[in-house]
Amino acid sequence: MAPRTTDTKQRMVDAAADLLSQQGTAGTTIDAVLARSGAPRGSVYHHFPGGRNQLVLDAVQMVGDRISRSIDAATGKEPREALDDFAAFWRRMLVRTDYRSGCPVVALAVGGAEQIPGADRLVAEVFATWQAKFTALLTRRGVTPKRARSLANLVLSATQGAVVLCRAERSTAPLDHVVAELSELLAAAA
Amino acid sequence: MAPRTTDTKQRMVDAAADLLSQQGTAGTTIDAVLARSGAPRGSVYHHFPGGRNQLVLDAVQMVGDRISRSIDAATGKEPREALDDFAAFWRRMLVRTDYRSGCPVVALAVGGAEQIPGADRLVAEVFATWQAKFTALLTRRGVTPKRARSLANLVLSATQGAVVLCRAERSTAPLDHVVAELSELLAAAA
DNA sequence: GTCTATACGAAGATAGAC
DNA sequence: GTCTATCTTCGTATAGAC
Repeated sequence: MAPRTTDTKQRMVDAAADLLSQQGTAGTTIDAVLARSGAPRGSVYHHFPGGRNQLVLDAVQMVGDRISRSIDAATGKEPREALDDFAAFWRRMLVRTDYRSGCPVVALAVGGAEQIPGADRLVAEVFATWQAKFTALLTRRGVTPKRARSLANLVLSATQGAVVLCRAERSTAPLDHVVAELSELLAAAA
Repeated sequence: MAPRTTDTKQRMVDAAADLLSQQGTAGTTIDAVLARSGAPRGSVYHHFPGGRNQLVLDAVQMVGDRISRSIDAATGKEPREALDDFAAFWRRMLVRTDYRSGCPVVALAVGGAEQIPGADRLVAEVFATWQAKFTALLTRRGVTPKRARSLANLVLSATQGAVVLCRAERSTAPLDHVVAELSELLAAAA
């Protein structure tokens, strides 16, 4: 029988990811994670010997993996379907939180990464993985590697930038329009 | 004769902008601003009655205005020249700081805006102004308003997202490639 | 306009009981 | 595995002298 510990730990990581998305690294305090997850204070250094830093890194890693699996699920399909899924993930998050959330990886990258050992490496790794998976989808459809990399870079840049704009504008319009533009580009390239 | 105050105040705003770009909102502490600007501690609440919050908002406003003037300077020229200038501004910042800086408006948007009254409004205003100016450049070249807005939105989203990726990757490649892709799109549209 | 000193609160981390 | 108490550090803000 699965120990309750696993649930508690997972709830804490989930809470950290939410906080990171919503309030950035600085807002992802231990107290806030406890309040949101309902986990007991005594669990912090039990499940996360690395303390708050580990909590933050684990949360980013989890979201990174989740998105990676989502892109993998589009293997064999049209690249634009992967783009749609990717955008849909962020659109749902934006709407669900009334435009108060964004990408936790971006949040860590632009705020506080230098304070957390290993954060730069993790952020770079997650972005590189996402981009590599998009690139692979494109080369599978006959796009040259060079062009595929450039397009994947554009897809990642534009969607992530759009999520920031959506938040500011309190609307999904920036993301919707970006996806429309990118879809045409992807269709033309493949 | 201009009082020395003006210099001190400007240096403090500059320092705040640098800190925001580099360490995000949380890292933009009063102590850090003082250390970086060399301003005397007694000046803080003299020049900024609103304290740290005002310092942060003033810094974002200043960068917003600077970029706005840069886009205005391209009036009458090709839209891609405005894009080049825009990208060059961020590229210089990235290289000058060894990829430790990014857009301070993005930094405020994704980290800590909810803690600072008026921050959301200012962020939305700055982004909207930038996008409106790009849109105007495009309509001036005969692009339909609807298409111009979509392209301006893509330009803004992609460049801002690319700056984040540049930082993570410690390279200007993401921004360079995005600019190349966008340049073609702008040329084709105009 | 600028200085020092200080009040106040928030947050990370640890110790030691249960 | 979980709890409480506490240490320490840091950051904002204010008071009052110069």
